[in-house]
Parts: sequence; C-alpha cells; structure tokens
Amino acid sequence: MSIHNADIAAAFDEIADLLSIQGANAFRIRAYRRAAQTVRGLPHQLAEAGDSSAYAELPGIGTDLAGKIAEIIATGQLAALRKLRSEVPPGLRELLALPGLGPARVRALGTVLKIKNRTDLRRALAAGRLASLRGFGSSLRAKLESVLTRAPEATARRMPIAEAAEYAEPFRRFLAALPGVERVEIVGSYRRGRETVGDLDLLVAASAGVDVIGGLGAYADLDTRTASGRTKASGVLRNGLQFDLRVVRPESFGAALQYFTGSKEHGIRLRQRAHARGLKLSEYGLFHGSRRLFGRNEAQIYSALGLAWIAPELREDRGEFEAAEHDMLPRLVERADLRGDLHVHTRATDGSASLEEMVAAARAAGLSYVAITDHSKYLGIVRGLDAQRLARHCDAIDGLNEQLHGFTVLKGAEVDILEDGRLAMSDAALAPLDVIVVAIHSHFDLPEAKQTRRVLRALERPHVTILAHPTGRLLGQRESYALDFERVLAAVHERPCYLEVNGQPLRLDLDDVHVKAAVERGVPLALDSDAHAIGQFANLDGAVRQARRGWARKQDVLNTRSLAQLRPLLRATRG
DNA sequence: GCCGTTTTCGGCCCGACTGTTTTCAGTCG
Repeated sequence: MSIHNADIAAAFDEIADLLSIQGANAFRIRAYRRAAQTVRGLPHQLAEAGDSSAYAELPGIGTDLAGKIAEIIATGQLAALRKLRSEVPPGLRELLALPGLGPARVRALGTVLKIKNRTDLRRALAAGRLASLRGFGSSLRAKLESVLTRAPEATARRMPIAEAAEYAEPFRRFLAALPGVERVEIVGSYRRGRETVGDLDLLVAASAGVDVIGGLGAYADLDTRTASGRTKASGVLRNGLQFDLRVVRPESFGAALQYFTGSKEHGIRLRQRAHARGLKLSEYGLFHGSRRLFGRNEAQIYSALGLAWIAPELREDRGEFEAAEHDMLPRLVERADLRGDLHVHTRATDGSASLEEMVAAARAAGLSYVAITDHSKYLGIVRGLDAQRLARHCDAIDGLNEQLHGFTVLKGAEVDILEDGRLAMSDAALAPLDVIVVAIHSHFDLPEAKQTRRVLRALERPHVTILAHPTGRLLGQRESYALDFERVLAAVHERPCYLEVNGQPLRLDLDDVHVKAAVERGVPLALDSDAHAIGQFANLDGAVRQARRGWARKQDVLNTRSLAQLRPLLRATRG
C-alpha cells in the first residue's frame, strides 16, 4: 500500500486552495473541501477497497471526484492538480494561512504585485508596495509585518486538549461568576473532544443589558483583545492560547451551543437540513419565517429536524446524520463505564509512586482493579525489570492483594517489541502474569513492510494481551511509524487480543479514525491511562474521549467488564 | 463539483466584526 487516504485528502485540499486563489466558483471549491474531509475521516483505506465504482457512493463524491481518487491511487498523481500548480505559484498557497489573508487578497498579491511566496511578501511590505493595493490598509499591513517576522510555526500551533483544559476551566469559572451570566460552556473542538484545540471557543448565556464583554477586562490571564463587539470578543490569553467569546440570550443558548460546537461540516449539514424543510437554523434558533420554534435547548433542535441528539464527539460529518436518522447512533462508552485500568507503572521502573500509592489513587479514581505493568528490561527504559525482579514484584502484588478488600491488583508487564519482532522477555517469565502489554519503543523509522512484520510477529507470541499505543505517534513531536494498520487489525482480530487506546495527553493513540476502524471490524479495545504518577488516572478521560470520537460503545471496551468477566477474557488471549 | 420530500438545473448555511470605506467586501468561525 502506498497511497493513503491522507494523501488523497491533501490533494483535494490543495486543489481547493489553489482554485480559491484563482477565484473559482465558491461551491466548486467547497465540493473539494468536503471530499477531503470525507476521505480523511474514512475508517478504511480507499486504496485497499479496490472497487473504484464505490467511491461515488461516498457523501460529497460524485463521478468526477471518484475518477480523481482512482487516478491518484493508480498513478500516485493527479493531472488536474499538476495543471493548477503550474498556474498558481506554490508559495502563494501558504499565504492563505496568514491572518487577514484570504483568497481574494492573496489573488491580488499574486496578480498585481507578482508576489510568489512569504519572502516576496515580506520584501514588498518593507518596500511599501502594498500601500497602493486596494484592501490592504495600514492596520492589515502592520499585522502582516508582525506575523512575517515571527517563525512560521509560531502562528499555527494547536494545543493538546489536556493542556488547553488547564487554561479553559479557570476562564470558564471566571466568566460564570460575572454578574448576570446564566451559563458558560466551552464549545468548539474542545467540546467535541478533539485531541488538540487551535483556539478556545466560549459561549455565554446572559440576558439583555448584561455587559459580559466589558467584564472581560478584569480577567487576570487576559493578554490582548484582538476584536471586541457587542456580543463577541476575541483575544489571546497569557499562555498564548487564542480565544473567541460569544454572548447570546438564554432563549438562544441551545441553538448557539449547537452552532458553536461545530464541526463546521456538521453544522452545514444541519442547516441544509433545516433549509430543505423550509426552516432556517442559526445560532439564534430554529425559525419558521420570523417565528422561533426552538432555541433554548440543543436536543430540541435535532429533534425538530428529525434527528436523535448527536453526541458532540460524533459531530464531524462522518456518518452521524445517517445514523441519527435511523436511530442507529451508538451508545458511546463513558468514563463511568470503566471498571479498571490495564496499563499502569510504579516506581519499580519509571513511575514516580509506589505500588501502594498507585493502587490507592486507582481506587480514588473509582476503579476496582488495575494491572501493574512495569517495563521489561531493555534499551533506554530506566531500571527495566529482568525476570528475577519481575518475580519479586509479583510477590509484592500478591502480598498487597491479601490486604485489599473490594479491589484487585493484576500482575503484568509492558514488554518491548524488539526490532525483529521478538519480545524482550522470555515466554517462561511472562507465563505467570495476568496482563502482558506489548509495545514498540525503538526503531520507529523502519519501512512499512518491516515495521508491520515486526508487530505481526510479536502478536504471534503466546503471551500477549494488549498492543499498547499501537501507532507510536506523539502529538506535535513524532509521527506515527509506518504501519499497515489493516493487517494489524486482522491479526489482532484473529488472535484475539486487544488494541489500546492510550490516554496519555500527547499519545492519545489510537486516534479517532483508527478507533473507528477497529470498532467497525469488531476488534475490541482497552482504554488505559498508562499512568506513571498518582494524578495520571485522569488520562482515562482522554482515552474515553478518543474512544467516543471513534464511535466506541461500552461493549467494545475490555475494561468496562467486571473482574469476574475480565478473567476468562484475559485467559482467552493466551496462545 | 454535488445533488434532489420544490429541482436532472439551479440552487448550494449563516451571521459578526474589521477595515477600508462612503455602503460593503473580505475574513472568520
């Protein structure tokens, strides 16, 4: 496999950008963007689906785009894109990312001033050549100069959701305490549980006459305000996080909640649906003419449009409308469904707390069992366990279990998958354990065929319960390693064992698309914290969010089972 | 470029704010 869905989506996005700079029909551009979105969210690889006639069945993909998909898969290229690239200088496209520059202004820069890239733009600004251009006033020119002197990546950083939460929640509490404020919700991608957020969207309900925007000035963590109107303000918090704040009346709060939660694609589908019924949906409500039918309550809006309420995590236009129409939405797994955690470390290796402290923290987190899975001895892993220390560790767990009531500690290990697919511990040493978590921690850059063979070989070992953080990515730091995920899914299904959804804030691995692929295939998951300290059982929230975004239900998750149900399932994984 | 409980042609989601304007286009979400 060489062409991934992401490659196809990237080609369509690029076409959309280039067409927009050319000033093409806006709806044609939207069609490309919609197609990119659809392809990106598919749970299977189009290149492996084989049947090109099926492409046109996908939402937003007709005969033409189906042909383009087939062309990319067959040739690795797209003639239409090549032609566009020859017409629009490639450096022009990245200018679209600059604040204040949309297609119209970028087009003017290219056609009038012959600007081809960032460097050209910086020079033209310095030479004062933009002043003569219509639509480039002094304020915009100053903003552009400021942005262009900064590093390119400084403008586009998305923040992991767990990090954003540390700033979002205090902000939310501040707003909620303002006089006259009835309700505050953090909306946008934060509410949808995306793994990163680009900016923070906050929605406030307040009656007429309440000056929420004015009260904003008193917030200590506010750095700058970039826009400020009667019902809307934008700015930057001291930590660099951008925010957008919107104030609505209580009678519109449900409609606004729907509107500002997004995603954009989901919202468009919903408003089209309203339109088709002769209604109008906006952030103020669902209207028939000028009469507001609903607005206060979000669920009523969905209901009035013939849909079951859709959980925010599903609002990506990835099939949730079709499911909601037929009342086929999954009942998503919830944090409260989790009975245990199957991937936890202690001070015995690289954790920071003792066995007893981690167990106490797990109990406090509402769990009734944990598997202690300290690292096997290998490579850079700090103080990894050898067979003898592992055996002593197990004795300590036995001793602790005798003292515990209503809680059970399972014996486990996190074992390295070596470069050739062998495991870093002998079968004999692993045999007495309850839970064997296997994972890759080295040689991330093997070619896809080799990396896939490595994982498949590890999955053939007799003692494997869970494949941990299966794709190895670290948000903002490291890409996933090259892996034929379809084959790994097949192997896990065949064996059977479990795929992890690791809740560490920078891992969140599997991601939502991979979770959905696993769920559709009937491959069950383990939602783990991978906690290395007592506070890190909160990572389970992240694992649950990610699983929900992948449409996972309670029954798709191993550790929603009681201990009595779990034990036979664990035994069944042993070869 | 897609698509059909008005439609195989003619539509395509909606509104706030800013900046550069003399009434609104462009951008953003």
